[in-house]
Amino acid sequence: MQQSIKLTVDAVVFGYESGTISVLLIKRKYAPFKGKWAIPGGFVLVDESLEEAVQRELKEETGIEIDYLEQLYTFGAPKRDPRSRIVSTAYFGLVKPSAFKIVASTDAEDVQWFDISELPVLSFDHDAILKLAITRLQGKITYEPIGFELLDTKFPFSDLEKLYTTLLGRAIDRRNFRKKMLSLNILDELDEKISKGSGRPANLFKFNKLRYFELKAKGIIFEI
Amino acid sequence: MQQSIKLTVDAVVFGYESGTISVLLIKRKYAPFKGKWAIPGGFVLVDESLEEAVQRELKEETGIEIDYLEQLYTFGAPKRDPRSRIVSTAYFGLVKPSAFKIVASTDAEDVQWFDISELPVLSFDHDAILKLAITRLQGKITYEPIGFELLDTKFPFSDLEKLYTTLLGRAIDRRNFRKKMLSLNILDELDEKISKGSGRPANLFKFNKLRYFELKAKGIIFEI
DNA sequence: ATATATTAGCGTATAAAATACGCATAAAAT
DNA sequence: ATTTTATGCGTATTTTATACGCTAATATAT
Repeated sequence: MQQSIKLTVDAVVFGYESGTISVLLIKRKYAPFKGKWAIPGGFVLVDESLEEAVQRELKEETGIEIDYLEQLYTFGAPKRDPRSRIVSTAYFGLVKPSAFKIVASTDAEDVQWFDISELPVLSFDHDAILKLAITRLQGKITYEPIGFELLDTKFPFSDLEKLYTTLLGRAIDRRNFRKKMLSLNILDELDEKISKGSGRPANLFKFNKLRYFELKAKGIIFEI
Repeated sequence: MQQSIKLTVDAVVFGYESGTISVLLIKRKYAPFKGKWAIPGGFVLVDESLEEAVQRELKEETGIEIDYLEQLYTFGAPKRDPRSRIVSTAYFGLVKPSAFKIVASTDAEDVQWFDISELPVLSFDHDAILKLAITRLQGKITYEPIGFELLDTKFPFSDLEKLYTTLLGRAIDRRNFRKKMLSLNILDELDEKISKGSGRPANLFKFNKLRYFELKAKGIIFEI
């Protein structure tokens, strides 16, 4: 029996900068959904892993290199692609502002960052995929330290706080947030200050991933 | 381009009875891994959804009907199947003791329940799949009310408590557990009592799934 | 028949964590 | 110089989690 199902991977890539969360979309060149926006992705090659396929397709279609990648869900409804039976394993990725900027300037192909509150109509079942990805991201930042993947390596506390208020969609007490975050012992305070505009200059911090994994191994869990 | 990847679904089905968590395994009749134990599963048909495929394969191979089914993860390492490139979307399911007993007695095919602490060597990458499923189950019962899917519809509180101690692998204070669980307002106390062995007869409870979804919609979250 | 063991069910004291919020500090803006 | 703005630290209060004592209802042993 020769099974006639094809397998693709899709990647929902999020970026964050000064209060807006964006997602990377491509404009399709060919039918179906020609000229419509879609999540980047493509067919898996026979000798590559799913993660390799995602990385390759992202590179090919958007030129981006991903910092953080995790599997989201596999979408397999029989009619999700009008051409034939195509099952797609969706991933979600997070990139730092540096990668963000590089891609935004690359319009060799039709690639663009979209504020997640101003999304265009998407191809296939990509709105469902994107919606799930947003929900996952919002949920996950409260129990896994993945927010740092969206910030520069060195960041002032206010950036971290604003990222959380944006993602959670609600105000958080600045002082309590700082206290809780610092009590987790996964941030290194640097001897550098940053001054943007008025106000007291802020100290820069760095996420200590190694320390986080050590603590995690001991059973200490991240929770905000 | 004709892609030569095939797609299967596999199902890790858990059952629970009096202090032991079991998983449903089948003994393979054909190579590769002939005579070895494996998670039930099989190829997805071109016109069925992944969930339908899981249900069909479970029915065919084990005769079981599933109460609760959710997608676990998609395993796609190139060499995971020695025959060819086969990607598998794994599901995990939970069944009540009634279904449990029916299958245990059915040895028309080579199907058997295994205590998860006494597992045989498994085929393919099935130990990785099973391990992930166990982790997911253990994690999920603390923030989603899925434990009830493993119990009879009507159950005494002690059953629920024992399920949790077993799954979490640690003692929990009986009185605090009861208080917290009851405060969630998702259990209906019935006018029925059950007496097993010595001790005061216990009241029976029933999980009110409708109420749970109402509360969830209001933003109230299950947490133990 | 009575005592004892066993499981169920309720309540209360204490500890820990989350939340609210005051105020000093260091820079830019006026 | 004074005001505005954002940073950084601390403390009081409320809420939640944890520890644990005691009574109730049944089976079983004496």
